[in-house]
Amino acid sequence: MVAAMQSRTPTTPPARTGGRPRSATADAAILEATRQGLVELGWSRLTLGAVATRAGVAKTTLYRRWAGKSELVVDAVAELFDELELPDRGSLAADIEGVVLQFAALLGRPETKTALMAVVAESTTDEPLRERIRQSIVDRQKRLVLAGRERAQQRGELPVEPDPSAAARTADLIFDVIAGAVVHRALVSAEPVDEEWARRFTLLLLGGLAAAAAQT
Amino acid sequence: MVAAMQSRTPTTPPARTGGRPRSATADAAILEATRQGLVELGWSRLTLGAVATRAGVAKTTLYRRWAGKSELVVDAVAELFDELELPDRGSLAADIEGVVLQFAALLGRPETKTALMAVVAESTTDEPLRERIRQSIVDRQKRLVLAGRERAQQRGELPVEPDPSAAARTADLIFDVIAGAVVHRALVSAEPVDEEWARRFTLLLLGGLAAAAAQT
DNA sequence: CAGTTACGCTACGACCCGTAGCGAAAGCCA
DNA sequence: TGGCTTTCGCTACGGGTCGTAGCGTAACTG
Repeated sequence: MVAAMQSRTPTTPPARTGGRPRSATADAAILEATRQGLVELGWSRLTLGAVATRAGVAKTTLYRRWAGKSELVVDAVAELFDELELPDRGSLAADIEGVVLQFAALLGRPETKTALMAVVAESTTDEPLRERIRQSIVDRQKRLVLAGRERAQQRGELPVEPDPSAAARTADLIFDVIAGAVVHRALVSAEPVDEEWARRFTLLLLGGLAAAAAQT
Repeated sequence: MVAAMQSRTPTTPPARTGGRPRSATADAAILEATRQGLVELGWSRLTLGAVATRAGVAKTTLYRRWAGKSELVVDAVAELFDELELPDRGSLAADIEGVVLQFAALLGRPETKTALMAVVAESTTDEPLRERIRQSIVDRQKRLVLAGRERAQQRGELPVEPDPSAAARTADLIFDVIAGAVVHRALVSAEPVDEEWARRFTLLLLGGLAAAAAQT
């Protein structure tokens, strides 16, 4: 069930046999240029031509690797989500605060701010894109939540649900609550996700988990 | 502190004295055409030219009233949020489920699905737009949460916080949790916000509120 | 009636899109 | 070394959208 950490391959896997290989340097330059462009121009004013110029690459090279702006931007910001980690802080409460602050740190960057909502908006009318987002971004976040949950169960802070279907639904619920609250606070309400907010949110969620556990 | 329900005025208030008045019929036709366009084309492929044609209006008329696509779309979907109501269902739990399902019903529509995330994305680099969204859409949702909270306090289900500053922070927190979770479930996870999910979410939140109240 | 504002229409330069076609570069294999 | 294959940079292009200007007409006020 663990998604293989597949190397990000823009479009079709290069090829089978010989020929000039794709420049990995160009790949990195393009993704970096995309992030810079997002910072300086924002999603809507970002153009593929500008990315190509800034990356020192021909525009055609971009179109050979990515289907469009959405796909490129997803890959560009997905790299930032690779750094997500969740050190064991000893308690469920501390781990939740850790997750919240990790998400908040990423959503605080201007690149991700403007890009995430935009590609999600596009994905509502583009199913393959939605799947790409899920694999590249959402699942990377979800891992943190699942890790924290498992740790809490090992500590005895959370009950182990025997029914795998119910357990999955619970995990999904918790994930949507955490990620949703942070995103909404940061991007819609546009107010800071600082330590005080994280503490208050954690208190709220923790109480809910305890109550839900007691009811079971 | 209650925002006056100002009539939606696209750009600058028409004028002071005589002259040909703006056609209210055209206004309605444009907003309706915008929603139809969102359904059929989605945000990115929606063009102001297409909206004008569909509304039976000259393109220039659009630009005389709205600064751009974002502003127009905000007004178009904001009308849908006018129908938001929260009937008293007798208990806090039932009211929370009501709020959740109301939000979910709106987010289920294809117009709002593709539009909301897009305009929020734009608003990250456009402060006036963010304010417009807040007034036209977010505050309309927030009213429901505040109403439910007040009802619960009158019923004695929730404590009345004396410090108005702390009370406001709590209300903000609850709002971000509810709206965020629903949005994330509906648009990012792209799974249905049905009654079962609403029930489970309510259980979680209710437990958290009870625990937070006990701690105070 | 004159004055004022909104409207429909046309036309326009500017920009971006996505693709085609070319010659050159960079690998692999005999 | 020479052939084969694939990618690269470059140029050029038709098609579409943008946002605005200019004009004559419509609607409403005093």
